[in-house]
Amino acid sequence: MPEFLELHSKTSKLLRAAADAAVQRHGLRLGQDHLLAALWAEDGRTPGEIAASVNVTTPAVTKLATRLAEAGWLERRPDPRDNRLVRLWLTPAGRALQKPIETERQTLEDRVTATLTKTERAQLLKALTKINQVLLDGP
Amino acid sequence: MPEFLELHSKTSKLLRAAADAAVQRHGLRLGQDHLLAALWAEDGRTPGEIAASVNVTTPAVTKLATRLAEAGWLERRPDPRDNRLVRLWLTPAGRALQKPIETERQTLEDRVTATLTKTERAQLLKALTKINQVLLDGP
DNA sequence: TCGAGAACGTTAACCGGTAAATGATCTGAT
DNA sequence: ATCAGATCATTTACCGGTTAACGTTCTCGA
Repeated sequence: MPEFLELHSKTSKLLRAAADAAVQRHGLRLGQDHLLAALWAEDGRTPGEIAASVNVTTPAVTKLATRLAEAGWLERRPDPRDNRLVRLWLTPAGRALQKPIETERQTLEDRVTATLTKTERAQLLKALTKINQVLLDGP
Repeated sequence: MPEFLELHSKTSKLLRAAADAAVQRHGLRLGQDHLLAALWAEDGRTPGEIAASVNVTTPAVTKLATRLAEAGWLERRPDPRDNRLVRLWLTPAGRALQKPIETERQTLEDRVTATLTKTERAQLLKALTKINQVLLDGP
């Protein structure tokens, strides 16, 4: 397997495991924090809007929403004007998770980039941005 | 979300989608190619051995193996000495996939790193390696 | 020799993700 | 005013991954 792809996927896996562990300390599972983050940024959006903002399909959001609702972190409420729409609202408990989770993620970010110099870190971000761009531009 | 984690996970997603598309052109699904790659490197190993070499759990391998066997790319054969063991062997069809899939992956690697200079590419690999190491060393 | 414990692969239940099918509601042209 | 088509969220069925439970087979000490 090519060098970069191999290394990147290995890193992904480790990063995913680390993020999962961090988030589980607060009763969340990986992926759920992304949905919550979208709601911390802006409450009361529809599953479709949130899916688009998180780059995930709508069914993924509705399933996560169901679990987060069961856990008491958000609630579904119908849109008053358009009955097709559902709007997701944080509960106080869901809102209270913001700081701990953000701290957790920042700690992880700091830990994994700790052995990089400022320059290395900047170069890494630049390179990943370039790669991202190539992929977004399509084949 | 912190800068690097955000960027890395976005890249992962795009890379995953691109790799999936590439591999699907040959009738495979993402993940199956890793198992096959392990077999191209060395045939006749057990699910447990392969799982360890690919950094995946054993059940993941047995499920993949079932699907790949149904598709005719590998077969399960019992170990002649130890009846607890199963050994996975490539069929000619499975072996024939090696070159096309490897070409596909190399093409993707070349494409995504095309906009990087040699130096940038080397720095990227170095940085990712460092991050990998931090994660392997554990919390 | 034989039986308890270790070492296997598999199965089951779950999770996050996807695509495709479903069903309800809105919209706009006629 | 109506109805065909668009637009939603949800359900279903699948996939790769995980952990935990299960059943079979070896191994090795008493």
